Amino acid sequence: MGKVSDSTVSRLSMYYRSLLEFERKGDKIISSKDLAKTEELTPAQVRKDLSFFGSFGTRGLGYPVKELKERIAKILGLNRSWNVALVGVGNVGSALVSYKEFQKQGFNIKLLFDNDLRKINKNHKGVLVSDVKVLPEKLKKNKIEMVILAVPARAAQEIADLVVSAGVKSILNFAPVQIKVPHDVVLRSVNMATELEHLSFCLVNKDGMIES
Amino acid sequence: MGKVSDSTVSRLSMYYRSLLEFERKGDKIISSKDLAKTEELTPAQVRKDLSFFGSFGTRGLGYPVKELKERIAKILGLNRSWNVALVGVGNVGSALVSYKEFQKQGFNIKLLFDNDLRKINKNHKGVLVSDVKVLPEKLKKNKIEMVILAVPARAAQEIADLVVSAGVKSILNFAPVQIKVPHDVVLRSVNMATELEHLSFCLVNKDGMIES
DNA sequence: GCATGTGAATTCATTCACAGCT
DNA sequence: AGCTGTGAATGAATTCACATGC
Repeated sequence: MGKVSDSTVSRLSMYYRSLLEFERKGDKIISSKDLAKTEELTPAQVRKDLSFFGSFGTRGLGYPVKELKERIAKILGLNRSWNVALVGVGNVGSALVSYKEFQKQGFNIKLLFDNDLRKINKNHKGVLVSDVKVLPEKLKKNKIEMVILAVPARAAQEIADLVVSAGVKSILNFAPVQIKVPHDVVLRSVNMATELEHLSFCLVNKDGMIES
Repeated sequence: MGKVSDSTVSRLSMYYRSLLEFERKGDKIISSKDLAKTEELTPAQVRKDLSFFGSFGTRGLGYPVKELKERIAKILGLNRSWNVALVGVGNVGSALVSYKEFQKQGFNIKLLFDNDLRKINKNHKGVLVSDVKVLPEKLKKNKIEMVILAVPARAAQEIADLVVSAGVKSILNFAPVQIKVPHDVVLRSVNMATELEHLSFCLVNKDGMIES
């Protein structure tokens, strides 16, 4: 496969969700126009995105909902389950543990870590919280493939380094700081404060800003 | 001001955070190279981003940390406070209420809403939870400027419509669904499941994918 | 006729490279 | 000399438009 942009991958997730909805409604066949409409994109964008991965439709007809859904699931790696660990059982971490969408998509949070003695060795929503000191060995032993960081900004880089040292190749970071990882490790960051700042920017500068 | 891209705005938030850190360390003057390094960008990118808003530096020298920080704060609307309401006091909503970064940046969560009778009219971390039925009137009365949606996917569009009907012009959506708003309302979405899907995509397709 | 799949055209974002100021 | 600020050049993403096949 060639190079595929981040935005294309994000849109695949959107298509996947739309397809679940179309399937639930009982639609068998949809067009790139239908898919585009629910996500406010152009039909050409949808077709181009899909074309990077193959041709899934029938000219003159459209795309078979069930099959396209399965193809995208496979492309996104949703046709299997993933072993996930979460570090930082605070407010955000705790919310993520019970976030239904994760389980639904096969992201199983198998391990929890914290450095707070009051939390360590206790059960949190059915999962044992371990000391962050034993993080590398536990990640290896449990074949963890993804780690979610929900720790304070000041601790994020240090823990990311530990995670990388354990051989984990993908990290989802919720700490409001830019962390650095080697170039064979995939890192995505969610910065909630940044998103609110974006809103306030738009309110303060409401002119040329009509949302693109 | 001309058109400024979403990515430029997001990077301004990053610069702002870096500047706080430089200031904390006692640096008085920094160059575009310094700023670029902490965020893994090119110096030209930093200068170009800033140039959309004016010229804040001195040729041959660099940028004054304190002043640049203040200028960016003003551009992002962080030199004031904002009245925010949050709808959906579940796991995610609850985490957001106690998210320190928000208060720090002047985003004050003044009102909470839910539709669960067990939560309504009770205090949640110091804020009263109101019935979502009285949402429009309360948003107006309290001059709410931003609304955070942390409700289930199926309820998101309906509540967004209510929020819009109350005249609120900006929404931060945490529901894992694409919602639609009129074109004078700013909408940002955080989809945590999508981010994990992006990671699994990269793991499944690790070849042309070395993170850009 | 109708909707896909895809090169070509266009628009948008990033990087280059250098003139201008300290 | 050093670093900003910015047009010009490059590169990336989106949209167009049409040939292709049902």
